[in-house]
Amino acid sequence: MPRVLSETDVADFRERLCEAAERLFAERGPDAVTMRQLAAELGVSPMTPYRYFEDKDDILAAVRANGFSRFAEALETARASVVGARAVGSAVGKAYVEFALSNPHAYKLMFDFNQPNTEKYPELVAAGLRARKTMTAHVEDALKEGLMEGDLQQIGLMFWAAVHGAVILDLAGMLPPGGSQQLFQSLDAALTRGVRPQD
Amino acid sequence: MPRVLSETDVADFRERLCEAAERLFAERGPDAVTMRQLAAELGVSPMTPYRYFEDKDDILAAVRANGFSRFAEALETARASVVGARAVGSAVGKAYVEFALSNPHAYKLMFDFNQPNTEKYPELVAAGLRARKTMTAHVEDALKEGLMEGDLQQIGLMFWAAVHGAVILDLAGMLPPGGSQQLFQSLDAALTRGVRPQD
DNA sequence: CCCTTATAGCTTACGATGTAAATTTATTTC
DNA sequence: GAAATAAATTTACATCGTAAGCTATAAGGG
Repeated sequence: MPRVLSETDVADFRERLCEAAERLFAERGPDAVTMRQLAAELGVSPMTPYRYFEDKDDILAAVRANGFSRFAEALETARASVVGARAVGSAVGKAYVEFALSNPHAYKLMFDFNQPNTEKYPELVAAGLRARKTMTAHVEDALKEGLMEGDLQQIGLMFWAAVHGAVILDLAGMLPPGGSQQLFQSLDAALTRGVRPQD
Repeated sequence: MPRVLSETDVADFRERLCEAAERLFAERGPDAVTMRQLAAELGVSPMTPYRYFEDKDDILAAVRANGFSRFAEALETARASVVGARAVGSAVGKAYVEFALSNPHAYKLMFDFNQPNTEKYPELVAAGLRARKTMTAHVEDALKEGLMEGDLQQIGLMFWAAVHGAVILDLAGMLPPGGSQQLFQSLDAALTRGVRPQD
């Protein structure tokens, strides 16, 4: 027990704990994510995490923020992998769905609306905004390229709502498994046609 | 304590308990919905509900099924209020959003993907299907009227994903409050244009 | 070098929750 | 009325998040 925790010590512990939480979420479901289990995973007593986090909600907020960061990275990678607003839109949407389907627990936690006062966790808000920005940046390009017509924010929200809706139906088991990939393709095609400049 | 509970006694108790649960959800949030609180609302001891429900999940499933029924009714009313596939689509979508915004707790519970094995509760599944059917029935009409072109199921899912996505963004506080109404209008217009027969 | 002091971590303890098990109460049947 | 039985209550327990107090270590001052 070193007398003082350096900042990297703190950051280290927080990171290890978040990893443990993500592991428990993924492998044993949300109910397995208890303070006692988390502590056990780190080989530490149940109260120790309280030195590094305010409370359990604080831990979950950190996990969610982590999720949004990885999410944003996945989207940014997709965005950089192709050229042309149309292709970027499809690629980002595809990456979106892929992330959600291969990290269902993370995705569910990230967008769980039963989670408390998001406003209390600025890191979480920032990570969310970063993901959102990438997700809709291509709309701006599409508008510039004359592929779309209308309000930037509104069109961005339309695409976001569409992917998110498709993914959620999938995760809720209301589609043939993995069907959100195809559903998104249909939505993307229809929306893109729907917001084309009048002809 | 009559020796034997008639079926209407049972149905009655179940209904009163569901009402209490909905009230608690709406007025004091999900955390207030505990077995002890529910029992107190009915003026009964904490274990009594177990004579009428398997466990708490069973109660929540009943509340969700109730929600879907009221939801389906709202949609069916909207569907019957206008004529023409296009108008029906808009009206049903509008009713959808209105229901979600004026019953946010019910809506959140109904579509909460952290809720357990939906398959165990056939009533719930049936109520959900009824809502879904109304929601997408107008697509069939639109196809017949030649307003749309494509796969019935797929187009139905597209509209469903779109409304649901819009509503969820709203309930999660990611839109100007009530913005899902306008967002849905944009989505509806764009999707309708997007699935029009080629011209 | 030892003693004080601050602190990271641990132990214990409490109130709340869902619910199993035992117990009481009230009605029906003989 | 007495016995039987089903409804309801009471009691009890494991588990949860976490408050409070305690222990043991490392840093700093004489």
